[in-house]
Order: sequence, then C-alpha cells, then structure tokens
Amino acid sequence: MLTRKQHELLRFIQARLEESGISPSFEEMKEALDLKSKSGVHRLISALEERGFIRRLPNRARALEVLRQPDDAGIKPQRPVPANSNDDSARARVPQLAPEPANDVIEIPLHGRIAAGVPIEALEGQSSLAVPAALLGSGEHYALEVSGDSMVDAGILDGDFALVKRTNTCRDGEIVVALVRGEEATLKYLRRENGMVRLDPANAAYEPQIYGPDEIEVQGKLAGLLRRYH
Amino acid sequence: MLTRKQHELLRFIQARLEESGISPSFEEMKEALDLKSKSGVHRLISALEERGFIRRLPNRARALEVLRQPDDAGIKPQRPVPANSNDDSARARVPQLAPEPANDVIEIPLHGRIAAGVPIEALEGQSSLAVPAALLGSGEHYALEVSGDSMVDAGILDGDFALVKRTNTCRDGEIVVALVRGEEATLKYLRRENGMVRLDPANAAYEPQIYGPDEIEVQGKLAGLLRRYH
DNA sequence: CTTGTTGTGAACATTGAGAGAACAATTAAG
DNA sequence: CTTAATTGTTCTCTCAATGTTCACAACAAG
Repeated sequence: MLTRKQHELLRFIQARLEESGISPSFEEMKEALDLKSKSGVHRLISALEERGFIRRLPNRARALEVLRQPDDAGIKPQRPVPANSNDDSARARVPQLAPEPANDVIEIPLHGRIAAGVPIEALEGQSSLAVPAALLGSGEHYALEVSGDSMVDAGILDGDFALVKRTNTCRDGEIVVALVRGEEATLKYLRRENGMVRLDPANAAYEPQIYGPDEIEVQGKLAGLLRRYH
Repeated sequence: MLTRKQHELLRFIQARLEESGISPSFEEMKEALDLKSKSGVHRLISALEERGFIRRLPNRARALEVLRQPDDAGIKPQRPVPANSNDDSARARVPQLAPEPANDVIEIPLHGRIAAGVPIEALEGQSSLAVPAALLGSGEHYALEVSGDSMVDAGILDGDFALVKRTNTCRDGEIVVALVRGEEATLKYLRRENGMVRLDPANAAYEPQIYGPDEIEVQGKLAGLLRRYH
C-alpha cells in the first residue's frame, strides 16, 4: 500500500505524535526525511491522505492525525473474545500504535434522513454513528437514516441506517445516493441507458425514473446497512 | 476460486505487507514469481482485484492492499478506515498509553451461520464481531450470519449478520432464533396459537410451521442487523 | 476446436521524488 | 490595525521508478 518514503514519513509522524502529542510541521518532516524542500513532504502527505492512513485539516498547522498503521493493512486473524491476557501476544505482532486504534469501530458522521429533500452537504456535521470497521471498506463514509419504503425489496427498510462510501462514480446496478437536480437526495439503484441515467427503486409500487446525466450527481454508494430492532 | 499463480502472488503480497508495510512493486513481484515480464504480474493483479482479494489505486505505485485471504476461514476482512471525528483538536490530543479504546464498543461472539442444521451452542467461540453498544440494549448478545432467504420480506437477506440478544422468552410477533427439536436453529417470527408455537417465515415461498411447545427452544431474539455491500 | 491461464518482450504513459521559489493563510506580537 | 514569523500551498523543472498495454505464443482442460 505504501512506498518506502510514504512509510517512512508515516512512521515519523506516528512517533512524533506518540512522544509529544504534537504533529510535526512540514519543515520538521522535511528535515526528518532529509529533504531540502517542503513540496516533497506535501506530496507524500497527500499520498498518505489519499490512501487513508492519515487525516488532516487543510490549511491548519500541525493538524495531522494517524488513522491507520501500515502493517494492519492486511487481514487480521480471528480475534478471540476479549479479557484474556494472552491477547498481548496477538497485539505484539502489531506494532505499538496508540493514539487512535479505531481498529474495530469507526465514528462516521450521520447526515440526516435521506430523501428529505435536502442536499446532503447541507446537513454536515450533525451527529455521528459508531460502525464496526469490518462493515466498511476504505474511503470516507457517512451515514444516512433511510426514509420511506422505496427500497424494501432490496432489504432496506424505513429507519435503517445506510452506510455510504463517498464517491462520485459507480458501476451500473449499484445502490447509490443520488442527488437529483441538486435538490433531492435519494437512495436507488443506478443504471445508465442510452446516455441517460435511470434510478430504479426496489419496490414495485414505485416507478423507475430517468434523468439526463447532468441532472444526477452521485454522492456515494451503499457500503453497509445497520438496523435496530426494539 | 484462485489459480495457483494467483494464490502465490496473493500470499507474497500479504507477506510483504505484513513484514514491511510496504507494497511490492511490479518489478519485485515479477522477481518473486520468477517471471520475466511485468505484464504477467499485471494480469494476475487484475484477476485478484476482480475477485475481490485485493484493492488497489490504479496508476499508483505500490498501492496494493489485501482484502481477503484465500484460506480465510470465513470471517470478514478487517479493514480499518479513516475515522471522521469532528473534533478539530487533533493536535491537542494527548497520546494514550492504553491501546484499548474503551469506547462504547462491544465484542460479541459470532456463532456461525444460522439454519445450518447445527445447534448454536456447538459453534461457540469461533470468532467475534465488534459492534457499537448503541445498537444493542442490555443483556448478552451474539451474532449469526444469516443463511437463506426465508426472511427477505422482513428485510433480512442471505449473508446479513443478525445481532441476537440471548433470552429464553419472547413476545408474540418478535423475530427470534428458535432451536427446533434441539437440532436446527432458525430465524423466524414466533407466534403462539392454541398452545402451539408457530414459526412464520417472511417469504411467501415458505410455509409457516407449527410445533409443540416442547419442540421449540428460544435462544434469543433479534436485536439488530448488519449488512455489507461490496 | 475453443477457452482460459500463463509466459515474453517492448514501447509507452504515468507517477514518485527532489529542488527551489513565490505565494497564501494563520498566529502572535507590537 | 499593522507587522512579522511560522507554516502550509502551489508551481515549474528534472529525472528515476513504476505501472499499462499490446501483440504473439505455448499449454492444458473441456
């Protein structure tokens, strides 16, 4: 997943955060990697961010956060139910990594109810939802509460939480969050036909809808689902 | 699922990532597989990606990630992912010594696939699943992978994970894990009628089944549901 | 025979990395 | 408010490392 330099930088940031709790500045990273220009650091940081290893606040000084360790990119063996001291050995394989383990559960923003007639972006930062990491792939995710029954035949019920991976692209037949004419977000199957875009509900009571490519903006695709029974 | 070469490549990538955290380049993989051209590697990589074993960023150097293992005993790939915490005090975070998140996360045992013809108890202690506490109420819970489509009309699909609260009792109309004659566990609506117990599927293609009270043992009731999309 | 997998080689395209400078944003100080 | 210091961003060059694609061939399985 990483190149040597990316790996090196990540470990440096990680170490710095662990020992002092303060992110290194670009200048410091430049020195640490023995570079003579900050632009190289910038590119590496961007690469790490793109790959989901770190998170940062743009235009903020020393605002780095390590999200992942290079080594746990792969699979982990089945984890025994907690509380045994011998899971230290299991942990020993994964290098010490502390500030934000977040290996099992991820907090993702909950953007409100979908099909509520409001573009997703307008609802940013309301609340959040904890989600098992195993449910999600890579990338940035957010959650929406499903409103309505247009997708019941796909097993998506009113009140369910849809876990959505933010993306602008999708393949035909995927369930996506589509923003229609910039004003209404809905969860539907998306298919392309003759240069048009068709949104298919999963409910015989609803009709497929066809739009021009310009009328539809894909805001994410369905990555998981979460439901509570009372 | 995989050819010999594909398997070999996958294991090599996996090993490389685990030991160094750095993806091998095409050149390195070429050497490892004793090939004389990178195009072969390219084809294998594409095959692995298509089959969902690895993920990659196209046109990026050393950007491989293993999602699944060939001999994987059936647990999900465990992939950490960028968290999207909305606290903007990343820099102020104090490094913690305790790796344990101590969040509102619960590890519950995953007991295998339900309706597999085996009593739940027999499958104890295989693996586990991390679940946000908010999804569950009080009490002891466990998880089952749903097999079959007998509950599709209740929005419960094949492959979903059912989160079950362990209990011996239930109210009419609840979805429960019922052990039938001590040998088969199924997920169904449970209703009592004239001293008998009726298990209702949520699928018109299946028939309700009626048992004597002695033939049915309630092993838990459905408390939540998790689903992954690929 | 047809299909799918594997192997080879080479041309080609893209990214990664480093340097240096100018510019923008943020913060603290006067 | 203005200024200066710190820090992050972007740009253009340059070269090396790496990934992509194509055509052609061998081989095995069905």
